[in-house]
Amino acid sequence: MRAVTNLMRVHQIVLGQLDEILKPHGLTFARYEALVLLTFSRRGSLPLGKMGERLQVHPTSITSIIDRLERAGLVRRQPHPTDGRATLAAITKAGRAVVEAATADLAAADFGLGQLSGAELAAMSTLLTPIRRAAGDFTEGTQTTSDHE
Amino acid sequence: MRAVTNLMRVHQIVLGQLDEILKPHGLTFARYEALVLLTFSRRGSLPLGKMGERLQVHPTSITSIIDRLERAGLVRRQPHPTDGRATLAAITKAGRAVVEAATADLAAADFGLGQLSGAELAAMSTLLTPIRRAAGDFTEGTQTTSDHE
DNA sequence: CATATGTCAGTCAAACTGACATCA
DNA sequence: CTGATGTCAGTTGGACTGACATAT
Repeated sequence: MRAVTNLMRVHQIVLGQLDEILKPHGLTFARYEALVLLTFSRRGSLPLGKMGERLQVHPTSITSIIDRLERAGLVRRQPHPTDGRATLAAITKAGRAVVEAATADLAAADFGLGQLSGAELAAMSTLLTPIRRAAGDFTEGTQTTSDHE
Repeated sequence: MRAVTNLMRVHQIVLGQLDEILKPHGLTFARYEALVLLTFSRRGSLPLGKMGERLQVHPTSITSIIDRLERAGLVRRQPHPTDGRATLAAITKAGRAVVEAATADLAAADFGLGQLSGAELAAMSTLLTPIRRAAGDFTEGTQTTSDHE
C-alpha cells in the first residue's frame, strides 16, 4: 500500500510540474503526448482511432484533444485518403515548432525527474514495465503495416 | 521521457484497477484515502484542513470529498471543540465497516501491484521517495502536538 | 447485413480560482 | 486589525456512457 501511495503522489507531483512547464506553450501533458506521437509518425498524420489506441485514451477524449489542438492551429483534420470513415490529424508547421520548444523546456527540467540518475530511471522503467505488460499494454498495437501508422 | 511515460501509464492502470475494486463499495480512491486517514487518527476525527494537508488535495476538494462521504453516511461533520472556525470529519461505524471491507478487497487484489514482489515494491518506494522529498512532501506536516492530529 | 470510425450530448470526479462569512 | 478555516459559485481538463451518421 505504501508503494501505491508513492506511485500516486509522484504521479501527481511530476504531472503538476510538467503541466506547469507546458502551460506557457498552451499545452497539457495529454495534448503534448498527442503532438509528439504525430511528430514521430512517418507522414506527420494519423487516424484519430490509432492515436487513441497508442495513447490509451477513450475515443471521445481523442476527439476533444484534437479539437483543442486544431483550434490552436497545431493540427489540421484531413479526410483519410482511402478510408472514408476515418479522419486524419496532421501536425502543422506551428505544431512542430511548439513541440520542439516544449520538449526543450521539459528536457531542461529533466522531465520532472531530476532527482533520479540515469541508472535509477532505467531501474524504475524495469520495475514498471511488467505492470504495463500485465495490463496488455504492449500486446495490442502489434504489427499493422497498413496505410497510416 | 520513457520513465515518465511508464509512470503515467502505470498510474492510470493501477488507479483504474483500484477504482474498479472500490466502486461496489461506493468509493473512489480519493474517498477511500480520506476514510483510511480517519481510521488511523486517534479519535477517528480530523479537521478538514489537516486532512487536505495530509492527502495533499485542495481545500475545496476536501469539502467535496467529505460532502459525498457524509451523504453516504460514512462520515459525520462535527464542530471543532476548541476552534470555532474548524470543522471535524468523524468516521462513523458504517464508515469503519466499509473501509474494512474495501481494504480486504484491495489486499486480495495486491493493490493492483501483484506483478511485483515484496522486494521490488520496496525498491520502487526507494526510487520514488526522493522525488516526494524534493517536492517537500515530508517537510511540511512536521511536529504538531496540538488538539486534533 | 454486421462492423468500424468519429462525433455529439450529457454525466461524473477532481483540481482549480475567487469570493466570502466566520472566528482566532 | 490580520490571518486561518471552510464553503460556495463557477471554470477547466479529462474519462466515461449511449446514441448516432457514415462508410467498409
